[in-house]
Amino acid sequence: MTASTEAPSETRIPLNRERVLTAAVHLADREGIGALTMRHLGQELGVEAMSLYNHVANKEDLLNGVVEMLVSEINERVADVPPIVDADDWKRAMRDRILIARSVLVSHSWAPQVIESRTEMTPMLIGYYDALLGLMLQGGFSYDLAHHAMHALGSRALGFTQELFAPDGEGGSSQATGVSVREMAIAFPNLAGMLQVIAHDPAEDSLGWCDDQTEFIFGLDLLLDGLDELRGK
Amino acid sequence: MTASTEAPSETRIPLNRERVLTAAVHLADREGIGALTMRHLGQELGVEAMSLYNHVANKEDLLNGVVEMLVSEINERVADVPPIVDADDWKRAMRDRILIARSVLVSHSWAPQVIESRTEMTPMLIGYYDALLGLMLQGGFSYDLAHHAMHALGSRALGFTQELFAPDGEGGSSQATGVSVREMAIAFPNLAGMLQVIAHDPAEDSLGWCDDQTEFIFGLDLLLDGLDELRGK
DNA sequence: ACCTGAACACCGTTCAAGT
DNA sequence: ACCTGAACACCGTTCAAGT
Repeated sequence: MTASTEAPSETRIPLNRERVLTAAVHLADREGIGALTMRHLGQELGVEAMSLYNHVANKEDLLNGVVEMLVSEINERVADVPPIVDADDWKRAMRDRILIARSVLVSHSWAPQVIESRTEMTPMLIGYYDALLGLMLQGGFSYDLAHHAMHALGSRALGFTQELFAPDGEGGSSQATGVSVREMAIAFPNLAGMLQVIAHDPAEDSLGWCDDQTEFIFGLDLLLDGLDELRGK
Repeated sequence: MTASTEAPSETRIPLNRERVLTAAVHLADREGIGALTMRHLGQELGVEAMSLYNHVANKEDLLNGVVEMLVSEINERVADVPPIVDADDWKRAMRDRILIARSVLVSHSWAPQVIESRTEMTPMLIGYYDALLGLMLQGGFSYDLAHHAMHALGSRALGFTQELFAPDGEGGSSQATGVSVREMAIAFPNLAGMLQVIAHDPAEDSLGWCDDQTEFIFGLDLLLDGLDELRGK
């Protein structure tokens, strides 16, 4: 009975949860999170959409799995960060870990919105936060301060901030809002002034005049430095 | 010809953009953002879904309008904040404005995710940020520092932070992840320890052990204090 | 145990038609 | 100028049926 089906057994790899999840990540990377539908994902795997339900409870579970996949990679890479040598070293270790997390997420531009739409904690995520908390406790934080610190960092602890009005940010194409440059200078004098000064100095950063990485690190250091101060109290 | 239709002219208020937008806000408030569909909203207004397209370009435009509505209310309320008396007063004024913005958004729990999903700036929003920028300039910030500050604050400048894994937060119902308390204490020792210490002290805050308002203000002051420090440099 | 195909109850949006 | 009704191209998900 096996003989009859042996010939066309080509690359007929059986589907499983991991294959579904990695295909989902690649699909979202390639065509955006909007293209990640059950039907489209099934097609990607050469299978009907309904087959996916054998490996994933529903779409929510699919997205949870996808996040778990990314955070799992973060946790692997973060394991290489040198441990703390003394209490004062907490900030260095925390900064390193967070920037590693960022480097993993940065190639999945859809990840922030998917992560923020999750409603339940997953083991990998708990593990990531537990390690950060451990660093702060070694750094001499009280439980209470460490708890506040986690909330203050928010998604920054995972390496991202949701930029408000992302692409052309605060001003670039003023016609998006139907406001002329002259009208804008009158209605929004402070922004207009800032644009004039900052936009004319493109030497500072290689990217546009809002370098996401630079801004992320500025905000991160502002928070970590502030926490380092409080830690001593 | 008017006579025949005069009798049943009851409360036949003609639809317009503003009525559509306020109905959308109320619908989202009452039944959640998921219930805000064109069909449902039309029904709410006693009209077919397709009629809405006479007052709103599409759903994206509807959501932009809804955000504009909320920010417009913020801008009105924020006008009452006393102006700056001297440069050192910038932080007080900024804090006051941001907490007013928060007080407006707090009754629309769906607002953060809708705002963060916007891709283009709207006039009301630009106006809000322009005013904040003005405060910082009066406070002696360089354009460059003020620009960094805006990015560092991010959505906090509008009065909200997207809490990661919102409802039962970091631990409450540990069975959501299928992990027993004992297993959790082993796998996540730091979080387990924190939960034991903090959860047993419910006197501090009236709400659960994560008071959103307290945490928001902690993070906000951390950032504002740090910026105040840099301002002097 | 895994996959299929048809179906259901939804979406946003178009288009031609009404008044 | 505004509204309607049918239709189109999608969603996630169910269910009975196949192998």
